[in-house]
Amino acid sequence: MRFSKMFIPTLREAPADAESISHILMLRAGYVRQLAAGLYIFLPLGWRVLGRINAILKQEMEAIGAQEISMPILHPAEIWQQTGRWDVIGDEMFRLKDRNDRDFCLGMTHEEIMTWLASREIRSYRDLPQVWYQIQTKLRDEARPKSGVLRTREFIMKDSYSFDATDEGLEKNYQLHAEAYHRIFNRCGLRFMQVESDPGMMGGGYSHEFMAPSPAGEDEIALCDGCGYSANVELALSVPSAIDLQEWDKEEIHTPEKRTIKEVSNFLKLAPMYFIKSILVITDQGPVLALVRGDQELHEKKLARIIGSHRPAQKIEVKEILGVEAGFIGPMGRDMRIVADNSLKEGSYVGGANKPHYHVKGVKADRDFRAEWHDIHIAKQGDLCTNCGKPLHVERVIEIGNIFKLGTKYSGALKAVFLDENGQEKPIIMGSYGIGPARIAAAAVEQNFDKDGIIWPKSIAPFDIELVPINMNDPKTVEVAEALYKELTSDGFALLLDDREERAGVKFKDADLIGIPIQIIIGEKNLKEGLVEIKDRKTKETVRVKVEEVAASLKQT
RNA sequence: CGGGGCGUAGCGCAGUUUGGUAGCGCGCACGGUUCGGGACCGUGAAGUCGGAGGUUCAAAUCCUCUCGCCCCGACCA
Repeated sequence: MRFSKMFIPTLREAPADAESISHILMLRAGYVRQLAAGLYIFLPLGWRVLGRINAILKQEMEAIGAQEISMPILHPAEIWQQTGRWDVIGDEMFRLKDRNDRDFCLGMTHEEIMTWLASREIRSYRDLPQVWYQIQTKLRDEARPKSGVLRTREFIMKDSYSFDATDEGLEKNYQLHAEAYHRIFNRCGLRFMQVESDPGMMGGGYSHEFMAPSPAGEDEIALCDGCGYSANVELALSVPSAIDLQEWDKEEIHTPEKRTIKEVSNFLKLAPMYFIKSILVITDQGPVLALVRGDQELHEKKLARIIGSHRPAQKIEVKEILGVEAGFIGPMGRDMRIVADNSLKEGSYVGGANKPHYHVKGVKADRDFRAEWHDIHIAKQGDLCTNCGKPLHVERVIEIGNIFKLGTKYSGALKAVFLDENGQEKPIIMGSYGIGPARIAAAAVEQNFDKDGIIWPKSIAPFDIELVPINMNDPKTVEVAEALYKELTSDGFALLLDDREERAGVKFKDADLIGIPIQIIIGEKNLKEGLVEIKDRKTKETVRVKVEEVAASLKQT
């Protein structure tokens, strides 16, 4: 392609409403434009990148036997009502009516529709397994679109769905997908890891996420260097750092106006880890008291898995229910449901005395209160691995893919059943597997850039090579540029030829910004010796090569 | 949905406090000089000051309402 004929609107300055690296660079380098919050236009360069990513996705999906199909984006409500998600999901689903007042929604994902298809067409175990996938637009009315192309309201997703007769079949397809995902992300040049995750709204039992480390990410994962344990902090288990267990005699202490752990800790000159943090939450079945160690944070999702959905109690409610104001509440002598973090089992602690301006030192589990014991704290840097006891570290990541074992959640609801060898009717066992191509692109930029611009991994760059003839008025320069363009194109490289009548500085700046991995610079002085420069975008290293040897030297790398 | 910030030319911004009828840089068009890291000189085009209403002789500026965008949080494959 010729630069002069291609629409590549580069920007010298970053638009004010871009914050994250990938957002700024993709805007500045002319890859995308924003239409509205969370809605992006992919310009020619951006679309080429997505095209290359999608080509890799297709190859690897086909390689594990997945078959590409295409599903509608507009879905009738009934199918979503049958699985219950029409009601469960809420504001995140775009809903609309047709001219006959029938309810529809825009697809946020395609479990329902894929399962509907299976329910109509699959009859026998002989029809199984099937793996269907598509690269299709999804729509979600995100509460807060952000970070450019990383979190949008409309986005393309590669989503595949496996249909099996047996759990072993599902396990196999799950593993095949995990392996394919490793190949895909490796080929896309990303640093990533696979972690255990929370299935969330997908339901079902078991899932993993693929995470690309980046400060721009929205998720955090806990990693163990010792045994390789890795999980989203949403469910990561951990052993809080050990403390010298205390066995204090029980003693009431006057703590005037000292309400928070921090205040009491400073007042008593005692580290926060020797305190019990008592948090009152409200569930449909009534109030529950949650206890964590003073240096920990309560993990609401972990708690929700034990007691169901809940919300924090308001200050007034604390007073009404517990009879004492927040800040001095404790578990002692409470006749209510108490869920406590495992770390409080041993030793004695300081907790609220259940009377204003007093705390109690020497509160001891089982003697002074009874609780259900669980891991309900947020795993944090420095906590220890529950497997091997080595320290965990916490890293910020971009979610680039996920795999779910759905089981029969959708097939059951939509009556997607088959007859097994014995003529018995059974629900199909399903899995679903997603990858966001735009997130791969954004993660690649977040992981590979410098002050001058993007540095694309070779596999997903919009072009393999950019030719930079410096002086378009020099006939020899143009001649060599055209010849190289022809030769390298026929060698199978994708070339961008910067044939604009621009000054050298402008071309260099744009080339670095756009981030094509190899630049070939064609200048008059070098040409006199029959040489051109091959420059590596990442290292900025330049080698001078004879014009005739350019093709050969590129094939080596 | 809660908190904060911002809407003035294609982009980045000043002007708003103290009302007087809109400006700078980049970009764009034309002419000239330049030509290996975003050149220089000259000329020029381009703005319902996000929108609506109000106050006033007069509103980008003051008041009310409204829309949009960004950030933090809540939420979330």
